[in-house]
Amino acid sequence: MATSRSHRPATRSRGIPEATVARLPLYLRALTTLSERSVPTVSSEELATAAGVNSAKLRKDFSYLGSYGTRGVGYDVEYLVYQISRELGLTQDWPVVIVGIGNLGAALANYGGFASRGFRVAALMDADAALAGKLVAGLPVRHIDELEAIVEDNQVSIGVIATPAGAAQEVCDRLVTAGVTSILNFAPTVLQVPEGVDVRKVDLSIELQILAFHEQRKAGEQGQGPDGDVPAVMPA
Amino acid sequence: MATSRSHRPATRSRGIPEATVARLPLYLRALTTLSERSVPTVSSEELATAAGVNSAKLRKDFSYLGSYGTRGVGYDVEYLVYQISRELGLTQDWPVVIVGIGNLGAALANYGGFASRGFRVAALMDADAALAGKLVAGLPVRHIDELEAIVEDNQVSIGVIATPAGAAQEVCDRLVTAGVTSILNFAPTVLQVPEGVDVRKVDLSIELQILAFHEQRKAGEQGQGPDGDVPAVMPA
DNA sequence: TAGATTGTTAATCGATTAACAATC
DNA sequence: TAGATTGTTAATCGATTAACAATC
Repeated sequence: MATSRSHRPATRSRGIPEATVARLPLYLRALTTLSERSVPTVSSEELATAAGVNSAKLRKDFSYLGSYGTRGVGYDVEYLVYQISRELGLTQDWPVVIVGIGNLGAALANYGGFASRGFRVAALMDADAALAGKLVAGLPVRHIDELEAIVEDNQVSIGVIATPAGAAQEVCDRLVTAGVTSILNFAPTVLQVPEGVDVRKVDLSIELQILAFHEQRKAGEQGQGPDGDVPAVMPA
Repeated sequence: MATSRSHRPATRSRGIPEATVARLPLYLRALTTLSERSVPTVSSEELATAAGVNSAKLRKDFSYLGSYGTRGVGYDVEYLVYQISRELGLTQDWPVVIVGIGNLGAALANYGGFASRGFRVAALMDADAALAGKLVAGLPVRHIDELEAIVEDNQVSIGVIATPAGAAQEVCDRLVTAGVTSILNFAPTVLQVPEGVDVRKVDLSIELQILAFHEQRKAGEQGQGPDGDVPAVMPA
């Protein structure tokens, strides 16, 4: 949701809208499931249902990639998997580092979805020296002192921050200085980054708060009703 | 991002746009930080910077809530904290259950952001009987068999699913049947839910794929350049 | 009063959707 | 050929932004 993409007129690298880019992984997942079931072709209607969108939107999205379907028939599953993967850049190898190996960092390290999609965990790092050498998801945790060397040696361009909020900005700065240009941030902080660096944020608390907002509305509908609108008084 | 809100014309429960609702937690976090520093008032410009948005957007967002600022002065921090909390429904208690206590579930249970905002973890549940009784974040893990009883006894309306993809839909069905009407889903699956149930999805793999897309563009800009456009041939 | 800053307007932009001509 | 389904158009809708009048 919060992506800083200041290096470009945004939303149309090569003409593909951000909203479309954000849905390509959904299509890809649905297609991968079909592929595993050896389904040869799929219609926009079927695929849209599987991905949880409507078919008009899906066809519009695909139209930005090219004309990969066949009228009257649908889309070739394997061909589309390849085209979307290529478009997303998943046909190449992306070494990532995960910084902060608490429960969350460990969960990320163990997450199967990483490896299966061209993302390779190059290293796990933590500031806690006591953790160094410990195996997590089969990889030894390394001390944060090694950050710069690891990023450079492995040509890491994507960093995942799973540290406490207080450490996030410093880790971010070090990653960026070492050459990382994309950051996935799980710490509940707004990160400041220079131009050309992308930050995406995953915030558990924010998602819950949005749910609470809607939940509150549901309760209001059924029973007690909203308790008045804007108060007329101002703060003291 | 993927929310099904079929019980309403969406995007304007009481007139507040979805995009605005999604930003209220950001403002709230920035305001909480200011509050802790005992800052009495803040301008839209300062607060916007802290939240990572521009000030025009912030003022527009706040205008949906009411006129809580003072021209020439700014916003009273405490007052605004209260108003946004109230709007989001955080002035009440929200019991939540977390289902699936692997690394991710444990990370969620330990996440401080929950408790601090009216969210109370009513129970941790897992299908693995061997885990039952084990303490995680000070709470005993309970067996999934108890799901219905726990949801009913605690009046839980928000459920968090941190199970493997294969188990997610069944857990979701059971939660919904037991009375849960909002679900935060960490499993990489599209959940089917009846009308009136909200689902929000957090997907680690999707966020990484979006980063990879932009990362690929950056590489293309500097060096090798995009390798031709839409191919002229169709699948075999 | 003069300076500062909000709240709102209006223009612009991007995303969604229905409908259907093109075409397999 | 007849039926099915894509790819695209055009209308609509929602979100963003700059600018500024209102007003503290």
